[in-house]
Amino acid sequence: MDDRTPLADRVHSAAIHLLRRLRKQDDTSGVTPSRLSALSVVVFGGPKTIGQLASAEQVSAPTMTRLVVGMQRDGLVKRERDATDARVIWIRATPKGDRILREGRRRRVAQLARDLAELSPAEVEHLTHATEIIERITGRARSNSLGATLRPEDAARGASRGRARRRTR
Amino acid sequence: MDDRTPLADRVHSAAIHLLRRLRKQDDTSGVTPSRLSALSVVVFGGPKTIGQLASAEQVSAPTMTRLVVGMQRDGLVKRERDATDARVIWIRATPKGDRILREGRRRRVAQLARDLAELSPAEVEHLTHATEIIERITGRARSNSLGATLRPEDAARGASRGRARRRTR
DNA sequence: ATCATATACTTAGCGTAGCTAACTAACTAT
DNA sequence: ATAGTTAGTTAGCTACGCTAAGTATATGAT
Repeated sequence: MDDRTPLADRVHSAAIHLLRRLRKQDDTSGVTPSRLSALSVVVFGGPKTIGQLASAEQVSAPTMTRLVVGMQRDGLVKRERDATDARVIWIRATPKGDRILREGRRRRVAQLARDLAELSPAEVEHLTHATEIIERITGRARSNSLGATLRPEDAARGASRGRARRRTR
Repeated sequence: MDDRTPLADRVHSAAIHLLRRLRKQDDTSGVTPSRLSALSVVVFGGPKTIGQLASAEQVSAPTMTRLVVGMQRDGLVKRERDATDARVIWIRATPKGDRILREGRRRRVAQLARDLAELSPAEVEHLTHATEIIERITGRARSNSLGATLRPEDAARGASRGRARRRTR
């Protein structure tokens, strides 16, 4: 088989630049990417324990404890003790958390939707197929979409809270 | 025009999952994503000043100063004073820095290349076109590919990184 | 030549985010 | 009861992002 490295390189690069572009829509919520990502898990997946969240987000338990503390302080989630096991704590999104997450997601995807609006039907076709290919490769069956989302990876950079971020150029 | 939000959502999600998958190949180098990204700028673009690097990476000057300190400590780059302007400092990749970056990039993209090797010619076609569309949207003209690369964005393990911010005047 | 301003970078200090190690509390099993 | 396991927290370290302020050098006007 022939070498697909050059294509892989372009796909890789395209994915990175695409996400950087979209990420610029995010900063307005005032919630950091890590918190948004964890929040999305409970908004789309329902209440979760700290351990489940840590596992879903692939971070350590102490890290998730701290993320939850921050989200709770900001009123995005609330803790609920389990009825039968006093060790476990359920994290549930508050209406505010739900709203903030959905709005941020809409804002983020809206930019891309605008970009895509300019495409011809044939281009939409190509992009749709390509997306299916990538979904197949990553083993996703049309997941929740944002659920997994905002990991910094691009992680983007971290975060400072509160103040509005400035944009470039 | 019809609403492209559903497609945008899928493309967004696909890009995120794709990068998370690729990122898992990275952890071996021992270099953080932010440093790798900055390193890629000097490896592929030649010597740069701190200011140019900060601008290229969309981080503040102090942040870049610290990233450079870390890379220098690890032997990935070296500082060189400018011949005509004593204020500027040129950052150049060392052979070690060059090697580490290229190896990491190869390793990262190799995973995707293997995935793509299974595709049919028609699928490669679709993916190629889709990639061109994304490149057009993000305003890239087949850039160096990695140059911009490893921005955390998703940041998976390891560290999360940053976001686009502007420098002070 | 002097002085004010601008530029390039560094230092200092703050908040967030990741980790491991070690701790408390509570459940389970013997 | 006692030992072991599990859920979560606390403590301490590194790294990354920022702004504000400081130092050194360059430049332009007087």
